[in-house]
Amino acid sequence: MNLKELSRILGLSQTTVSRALNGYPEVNEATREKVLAAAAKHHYSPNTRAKGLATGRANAIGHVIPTANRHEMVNPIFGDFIAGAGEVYSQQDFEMVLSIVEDSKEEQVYQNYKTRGTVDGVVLHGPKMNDTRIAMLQDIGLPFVVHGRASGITADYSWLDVNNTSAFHRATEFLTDLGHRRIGLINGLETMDFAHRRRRGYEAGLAAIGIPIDPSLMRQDEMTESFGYTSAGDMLDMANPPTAFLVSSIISALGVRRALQDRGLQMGRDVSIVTHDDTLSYLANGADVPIFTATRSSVRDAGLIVSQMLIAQINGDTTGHQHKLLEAELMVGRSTGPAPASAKMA
Amino acid sequence: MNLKELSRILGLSQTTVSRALNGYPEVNEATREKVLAAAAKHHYSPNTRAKGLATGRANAIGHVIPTANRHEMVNPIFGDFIAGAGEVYSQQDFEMVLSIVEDSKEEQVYQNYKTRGTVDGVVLHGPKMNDTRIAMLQDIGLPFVVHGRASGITADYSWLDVNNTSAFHRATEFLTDLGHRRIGLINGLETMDFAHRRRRGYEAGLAAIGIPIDPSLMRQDEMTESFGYTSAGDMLDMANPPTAFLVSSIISALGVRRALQDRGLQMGRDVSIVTHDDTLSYLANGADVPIFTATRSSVRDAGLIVSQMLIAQINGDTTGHQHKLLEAELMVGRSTGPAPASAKMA
DNA sequence: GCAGTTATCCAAAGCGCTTTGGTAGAGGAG
DNA sequence: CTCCTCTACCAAAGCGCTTTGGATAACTGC
Repeated sequence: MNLKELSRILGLSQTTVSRALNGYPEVNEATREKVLAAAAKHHYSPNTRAKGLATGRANAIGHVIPTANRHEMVNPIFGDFIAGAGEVYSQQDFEMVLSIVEDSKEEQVYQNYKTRGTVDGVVLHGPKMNDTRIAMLQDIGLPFVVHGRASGITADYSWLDVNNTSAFHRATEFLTDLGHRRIGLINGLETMDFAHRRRRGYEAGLAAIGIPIDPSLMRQDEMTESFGYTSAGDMLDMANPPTAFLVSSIISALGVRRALQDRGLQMGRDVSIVTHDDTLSYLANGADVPIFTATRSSVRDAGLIVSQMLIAQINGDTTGHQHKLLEAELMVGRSTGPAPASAKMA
Repeated sequence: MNLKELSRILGLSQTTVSRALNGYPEVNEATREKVLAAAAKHHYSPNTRAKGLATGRANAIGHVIPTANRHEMVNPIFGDFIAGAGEVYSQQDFEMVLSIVEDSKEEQVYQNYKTRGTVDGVVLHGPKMNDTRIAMLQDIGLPFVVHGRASGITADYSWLDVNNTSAFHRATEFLTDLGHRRIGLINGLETMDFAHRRRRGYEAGLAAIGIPIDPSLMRQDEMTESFGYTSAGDMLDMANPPTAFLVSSIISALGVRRALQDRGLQMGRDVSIVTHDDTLSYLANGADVPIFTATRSSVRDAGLIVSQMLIAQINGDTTGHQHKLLEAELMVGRSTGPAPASAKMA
């Protein structure tokens, strides 16, 4: 069933039928109803490609997921992000197109998006420091919103970010208030902007009470469970081990917990853990009382908001660039407690 | 830059340029090279929608992700699945379109895919027993491949599945060989086909050595960490607790481990755990020696194969339906050991 | 009763591509 | 030299939609 057939059945021109379906005023209400009824009856829905060709719009939004080049990993927060975005898209009748692509080919994908008209805009994921993709997208002329920010980029652009610096500053402060003086940082790759900011927050928190920064207490890598396990293990086996860990992902925090367990250490008593919690649906941080003390921010909500920002931009409902900074909540759970006396004396 | 401009620049007709680019034989090799060079130089890439309109193909494949109606969860295995599929798509120049949608609207999405011509085919995720979507897709006439199978459906269709029954049968046998007699099953929702099959495997394993089935040792739900935690905890607090658990997901297994830890029980000594491991990239089951003894099967590989099957089907490279059954490997890790003597006597 | 609105509708062009149905010219066969 | 066959190209139709630029008829006010 296409427009032609439908209009023949109705005995109307394609023009009128098209206008009736798209809510234009120059069509009689009675005929509009007839048209809508017929469309529903025959399961008519306009061909996306033809509509796109005629209007010059794709009604689609692209997400380019760079596979971490070393291993083919898809960031687990991504699932929840697109769950949020997907809800908005289905309401607004946008399609979500996903390109999983190795870093080196990312530019090509954006270029193709533009010249082939595949999408009307893109969400930029995982911004790095001085991220070159931002200038590239501006160059190409493809509307975009960044999930995160890119330190070092002076140009203005739309973004939504969590206040990572203040969150980790606050978390560090929380631990030092409990008497912890040696705090391990288990961070994401610090080429990633969010990880860089978290480290700055951590360092600022230490500096605030005059604790020198000890590079041997800082690790960064892809935030897997096993990264949390091995890096926490390494630090715990040092001569002067940390009494607390600040972890960038609940997944790595699970690994840290395992490292404690292996050594017969009790979480929250012998060693404290504070983690960032993206509120992943399958890894809820406990029910009422959080398992981990955490800086919490919903990545699902981020997906929701980012997609709305982007659609507004595409529709021209907005002027200039939009910025949104979300604050992470500090949730006190059962993974933190006062620094052990033995450690304090040391 | 479009075909018209490009052909004007080259002083050729659109026909010839189009043919040159698409590798048709009726064009001189010398001119073909000129065309290719010019296309590269001007970053020409054909408009997807126009091409689609002309050819009647979308060069796109749809993935409908039903959000578990109760909570807005996106199955965490999904990320790795699409990582595999995405690799194939980018090689074959297909687009991946994703629709996140609540169960009740799923039919509408497929119908729209068809009438709007959004995609050439779909991957069906998370098949349930007697899944009605299969008949629906056949009805609509949209090519599809199922990731999993649907018990109770007699019609033939293409699928790729893991041999869940034999995997869990084997895992159960492994535990009974170790002397375990009370084995808790922490399963996914048994409306899901895979969970149903796993239970059958578990039951067959018990039946094989004459152990009666005890419904109080079986739980099913969305496979979150906290589900593993609470259901394992419940069973451990019973008068006659299990000495081993068979778990359907490594995420829930993490919860089970936490439940053991809370009770001062040591995994692999006091209580054994066998889990299914989808080899999620961010939750690797240990490095060399697996943390959990597991039935292992890569969901990333599944994504790779399913997408290839579907593309072959769309391209007409295949006749009839394709089926592929993968066997899960049993990896022995550190989470299993002989049933404790005390339990044996009980 | 007549020019000027207004409310409804329509024919046809155009979006950028592929493909059908050609044509012109070079080369080969007789 | 003529006829035929290829080779290499092209003009134009068509994919299914939106939108421009009317057209027609009913209605208005004087």
